[in-house]
Amino acid sequence: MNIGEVAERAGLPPKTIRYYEDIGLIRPLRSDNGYRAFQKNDLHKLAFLGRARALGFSIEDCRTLLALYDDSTRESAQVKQIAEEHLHQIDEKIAQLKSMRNTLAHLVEACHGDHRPDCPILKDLSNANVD
Amino acid sequence: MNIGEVAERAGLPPKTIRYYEDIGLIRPLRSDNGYRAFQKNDLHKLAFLGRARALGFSIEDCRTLLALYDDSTRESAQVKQIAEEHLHQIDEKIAQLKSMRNTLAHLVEACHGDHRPDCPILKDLSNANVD
DNA sequence: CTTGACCTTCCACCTGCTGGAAGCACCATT
DNA sequence: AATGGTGCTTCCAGCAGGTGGAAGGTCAAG
Repeated sequence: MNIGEVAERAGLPPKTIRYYEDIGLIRPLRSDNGYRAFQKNDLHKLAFLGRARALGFSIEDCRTLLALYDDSTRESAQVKQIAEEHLHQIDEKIAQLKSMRNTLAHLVEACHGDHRPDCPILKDLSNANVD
Repeated sequence: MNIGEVAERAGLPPKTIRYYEDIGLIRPLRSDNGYRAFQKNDLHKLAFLGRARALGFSIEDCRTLLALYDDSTRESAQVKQIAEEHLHQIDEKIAQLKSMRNTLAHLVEACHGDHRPDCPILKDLSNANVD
């Protein structure tokens, strides 16, 4: 398989696939013409990467997960730990965004949003304790 | 005021302040010795930027907000629109993270996390429709 | 035999900073 | 006046995780 077909099937842009090779996540063979010659295994790994990235795992997490995926003697505890840590990070991120959202929603509500210059949003933003 | 004091009072690292000058968000005067000479107004703008960034506004949004902040003839509707769009983006981000969280939480729950290699997390990640 | 789609590499750019090196400026001691 | 320590300056590089584009080789169809 050439990169175009693999990209199509894995649902990743060719550029991203080349990048993943660059950083050593995959190591596709090469044909005589210099084209990357992807095997089924590469395709599976790329799809795996696509799913893991869609779940927000970092590239380094993906690297580890892929190594575990390849290792038939792995312990599921290792995988679970990575996933749990990531879950925790997602929770933190959600909490942070919710807090932003709250503040911002109040400000938006308080702003009439008309032709007048008076604006509680700007007022709040400039009201930092700085003097 | 020198950059150190301003950094302290605005709650931003000196590096960040130099960067903000670099990209044209602020234009502090210079003393004869070449040091940046911050006025009260610069300090207020930096604090404003700090608050806006903490609410997740992009640098480009901040640029626009700062221009509106400076413009006494602004219409609050302009500010409100930016804030509403940003709010919307936050909501989307939260929804996306919640969806990730859901999927991941199910997977983590399903994984025994012991010394055996059998792992529903890896299984799910590799189960993309690819053939 | 040419056209167009596909592939290759390489380099730059994106966001929003952050770290570090090399070199002045300033202030307080000695 | 010299010295030492801190603070300031600029510039260059790098982080994540790609994306865009240029310059050029390859392949299959007409």
